[in-house]
Amino acid sequence: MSKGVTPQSKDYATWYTDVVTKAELADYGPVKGTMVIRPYGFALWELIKDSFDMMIKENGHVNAYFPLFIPKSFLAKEAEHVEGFAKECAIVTHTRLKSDVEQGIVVDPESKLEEEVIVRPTSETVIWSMYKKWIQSYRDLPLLINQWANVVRWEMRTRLFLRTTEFLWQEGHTAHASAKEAQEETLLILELYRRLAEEYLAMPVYTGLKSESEKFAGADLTYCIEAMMGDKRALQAGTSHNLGQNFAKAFDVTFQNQDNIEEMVYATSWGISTRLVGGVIMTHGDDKGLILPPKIAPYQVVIIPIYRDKKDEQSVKDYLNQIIPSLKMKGIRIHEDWRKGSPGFKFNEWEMKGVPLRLEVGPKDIENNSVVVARRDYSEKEAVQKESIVETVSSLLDDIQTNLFEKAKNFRDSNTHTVSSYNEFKDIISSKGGFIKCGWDGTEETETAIKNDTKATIRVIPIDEKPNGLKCIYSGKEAKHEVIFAKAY
RNA sequence: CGGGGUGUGGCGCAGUCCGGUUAGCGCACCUGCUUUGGGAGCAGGGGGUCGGAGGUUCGAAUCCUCUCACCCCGACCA
Repeated sequence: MSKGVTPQSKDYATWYTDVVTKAELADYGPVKGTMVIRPYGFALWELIKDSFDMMIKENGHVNAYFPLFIPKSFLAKEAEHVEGFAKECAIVTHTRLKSDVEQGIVVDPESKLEEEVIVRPTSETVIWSMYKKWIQSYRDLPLLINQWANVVRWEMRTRLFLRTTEFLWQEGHTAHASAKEAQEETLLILELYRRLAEEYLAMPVYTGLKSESEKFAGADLTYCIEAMMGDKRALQAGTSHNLGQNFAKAFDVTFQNQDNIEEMVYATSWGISTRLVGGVIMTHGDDKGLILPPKIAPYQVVIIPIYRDKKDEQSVKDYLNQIIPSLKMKGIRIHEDWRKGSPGFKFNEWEMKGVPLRLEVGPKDIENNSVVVARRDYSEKEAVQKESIVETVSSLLDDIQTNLFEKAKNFRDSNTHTVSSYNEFKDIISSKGGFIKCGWDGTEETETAIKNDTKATIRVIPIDEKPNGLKCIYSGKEAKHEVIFAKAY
């Protein structure tokens, strides 16, 4: 691993890719736009995944798995849906290769499929084709199924974690007997997303509704959590859709209610993806690399032993054996770095990888009956008495978790502006950047005009919006909504 | 799809204009010794045929033609 990363101030985009690759989170795959998630990055994703998996299971959801391949015809059943995804689908047209004298290996034209198959960009269609079979009565509802899967969207421009051709996510697909219930489910999930982001990833988010033009293709309403990254751009970090009866209609999914009357089923779908990893990186990272919130850090504590010779090495080992078991007992994820190499090198490397706490243990500490503790969010080191190490470590981890959230929230809040004129709006967007909270007249024309002018889009209509008395920042008309504008990833 | 650029050990690059010993440097890697509290030092070592094909030439990383791949900007998408 070569030294350092490009400073954020010099080039934020390069900083980001430097961190991803140098912290060994991910690497580029051989096919353009694909990503290999390396063990350290995958461990991070798994912790995020497990945290959310636990939350939805507590709320009565179950996991299942649906196929990667979807009949091409399915996508066309919901008009808006096909419109939204048609341009980025990978299509399987043949099933065989054969060897060729000149070109080595070629597609066997004989193997052309009668009905081509698409690789899922999202699974609404397959899932609803199955729900048709599974739902007859109100007694079959609600159906609360989630799947952890990969999906493929053939993007033109990709970035590690933030937008890749193939990515990992969870997609929840629920079916309900009433519109009210579907809406409640949509909002419940939105709240779980908010909690995941804020309490686990320490990433503050605005929650709310997407505008008509930004909503999911096929949804009645799309709710989202929206976060601010270190360069003050917005990242859509999760979406929860109320699909109304759109997919029930498309796939003819009906049920008999308690009055023996046949009705269309109400649906929701919702997803978060490996994009969240990118969000964590850009919310907390600094010029030394990654900074991970303790709750999702693969290693919460890294231990760097320091010694000169075999004798020192053994005494450090013995000393650590008096400390580590009690930390592990507390459920703290610890890694000891006994590799050859200088301590200084290891300090930098684990800082790059964002480990929240580092313990340094050498002869001096043994002599003083202490351990040196360094936290990643501040450049502070202090010696802690051996007896109080468990207590100190767990309270520091809590403190780091809280501090990262507070720091990110302060950053976001101090970069969220209210403006009184469109000139001021344009000025902020083009110079210092950030979020702008303002009135919007609710028309697509205004939204598009602002986008063409400034590249900023409506990120979210906050759930707690206060549009009363506001004027549209662009048209000057009575505001229909209070919204947040920003340039987005 | 339009504009620009780059292909030389694992990574980053020099050499290309103006053809000429054995293709070089930094990092990484391997071995040994000394080191180890903020990216250790020394010594030795392994690895490339210069994206690919064709051509010019006594001689090509270098010149010419074709071709492939990738990157950046834009368009598209979020």
